[in-house]
Amino acid sequence: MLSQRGRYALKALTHLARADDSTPCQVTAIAESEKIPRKFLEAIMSDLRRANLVTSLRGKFGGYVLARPPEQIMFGDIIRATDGPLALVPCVSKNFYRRCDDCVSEELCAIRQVMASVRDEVSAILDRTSLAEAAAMAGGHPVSAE
Amino acid sequence: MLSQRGRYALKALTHLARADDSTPCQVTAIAESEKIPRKFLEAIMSDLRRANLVTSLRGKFGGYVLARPPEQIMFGDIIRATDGPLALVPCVSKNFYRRCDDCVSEELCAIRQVMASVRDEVSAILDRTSLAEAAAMAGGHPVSAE
DNA sequence: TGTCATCCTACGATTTCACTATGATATGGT
DNA sequence: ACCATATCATAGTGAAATCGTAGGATGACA
Repeated sequence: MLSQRGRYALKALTHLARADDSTPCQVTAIAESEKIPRKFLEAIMSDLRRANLVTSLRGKFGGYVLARPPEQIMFGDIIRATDGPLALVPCVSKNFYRRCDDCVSEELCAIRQVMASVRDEVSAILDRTSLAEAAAMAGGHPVSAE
Repeated sequence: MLSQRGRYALKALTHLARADDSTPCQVTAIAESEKIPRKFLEAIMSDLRRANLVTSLRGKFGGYVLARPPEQIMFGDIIRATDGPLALVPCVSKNFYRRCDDCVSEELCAIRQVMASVRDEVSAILDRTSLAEAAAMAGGHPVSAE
């Protein structure tokens, strides 16, 4: 399961993807609109900036903008930045590989082989689905009476 | 990521699937062979029994046996018993469904739609891969000098 | 200079994780 | 009956992660 942090990050970033990118979005606005605790979201946005998914503008009229066009920001990138590996076991992770310290032979491990195919399928979706597609999905908030 | 508990459970159960099912396997033997802390494995096996994945025999010469033929025990069953939902968000879980309390519309949620397809792919693998297949995979321990 | 945004450090409460300890209970052999 | 040896049940422990909150420093703009 994703952490709350990860879910909030996805919501905030799809919010940014839907927003007009000429002016930055402010944390307070995103927090209210997406029902995310403001201070918590502040910390999350800082993480996303450090992961180069958004850029920030400080000072009055500051806020956040996507670091790249939404077509180039994948769900996989976001989840890795907030929750770490997509893989179910570290020894099949491409980005966070770590050997299982109790595993005799990686090549022969039956569990590993199954988990590797799971990882491939998950990555096939999450690394090919961008914020642009999510933004286009008519989701977000049903704009009241419009 | 799976918990250590979940990884140990998978290892222990593939061990059982490979073993001769006429006599039960004892926790101590599994623990040594699979490099799992004995007391911890004891607790895990109790969980697996409560989840009806294994049956136990008490007393001397007791131990554990698979509750069903290995063809009928799926990776998905095991992971759900130890780690909970396969899904990345609770609102797309089939077995552990829970509404996202901050979600306006489930049907329109873009994130949910993506996560639902991930869940389907993961389940397609883990709920169709049985212990029998894992046991057949020539993994386990390379039997020394044979 | 004042306002209002991000940024940063630190803290706290709660929960989960990975085990461990202790003893009860069941079974079979002698 | 007794002992060895297995599972079973409950509880506890130390470390880490999770989900936030508090308070203030820093930067940008009018």
